[in-house]
Amino acid sequence: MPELPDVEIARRQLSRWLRGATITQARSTDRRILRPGSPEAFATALEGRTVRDVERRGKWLKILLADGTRVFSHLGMTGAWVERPAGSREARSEHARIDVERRGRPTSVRYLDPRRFGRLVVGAKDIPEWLELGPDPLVDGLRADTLAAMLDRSRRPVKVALMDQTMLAGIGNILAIETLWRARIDPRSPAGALSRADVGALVRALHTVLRRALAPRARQASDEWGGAIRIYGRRGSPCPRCGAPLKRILLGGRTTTFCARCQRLRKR
DNA sequence: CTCTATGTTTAATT
DNA sequence: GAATTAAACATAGA
Repeated sequence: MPELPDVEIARRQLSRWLRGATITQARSTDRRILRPGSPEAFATALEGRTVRDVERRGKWLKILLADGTRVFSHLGMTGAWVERPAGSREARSEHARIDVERRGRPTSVRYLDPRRFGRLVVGAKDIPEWLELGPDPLVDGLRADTLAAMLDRSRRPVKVALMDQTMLAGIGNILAIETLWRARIDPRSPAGALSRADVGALVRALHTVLRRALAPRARQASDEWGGAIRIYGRRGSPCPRCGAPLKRILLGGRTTTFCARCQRLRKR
């Protein structure tokens, strides 16, 4: 589920459910999810408070309460926020519950996460993980010269650099794979070897993937990201652009799909 | 049974 | 210091 587009959708939903609502009861007991934190601190920090806003940077969500308290949520690999009728029974993989009342109507917002790689952090100020994020392509915007300045100083493979959250926030494995495919750049190319035109193509490709992944029509389909995913997970299938069989390699410990024919390797 | 997975952190190694 | 690699976390699905 969760890369930038998924987390952005989660933010919009949380905002709809929580903005302006008052928290009547909050529960979370899992010490893996609450990292750092405690069930007691979670409940006391939230209960009775009003939700002012829900923000996102990269793959992190920030629920801002009226008194300045922040609830940070990272979805890990399998985390998801859902709305349930007030009083619904607890699901098996449910690890947090925020019961609220909004315009007199009660509802319940639940955090589900079977693998429990996700996190919830409550605090009075922003956490380092949030502060250390690089620019978010949607929140902060992204220009080719900004990205070029960051990539220029690195010799790592461009895909690894793109996925570095302190360099650019929100790019996960799928986004990196799809963006590089659209920009026709071999993911192994050293980041610093890209030309200015390459970086321009990368920025345009990234925005294209993001726009398509967030298109309302794409979101209505059961298929996540709509038609934005063209080559991820399709090793062996013909490249949708040139027909050559898609290759799979390991880069930075992550499986990487790419087309060895039309994604050219940059060298310096 | 085996293999793989949209993420991050840590340790060990080059 | 920079960069790479492997492993760990925990569970579900193919």
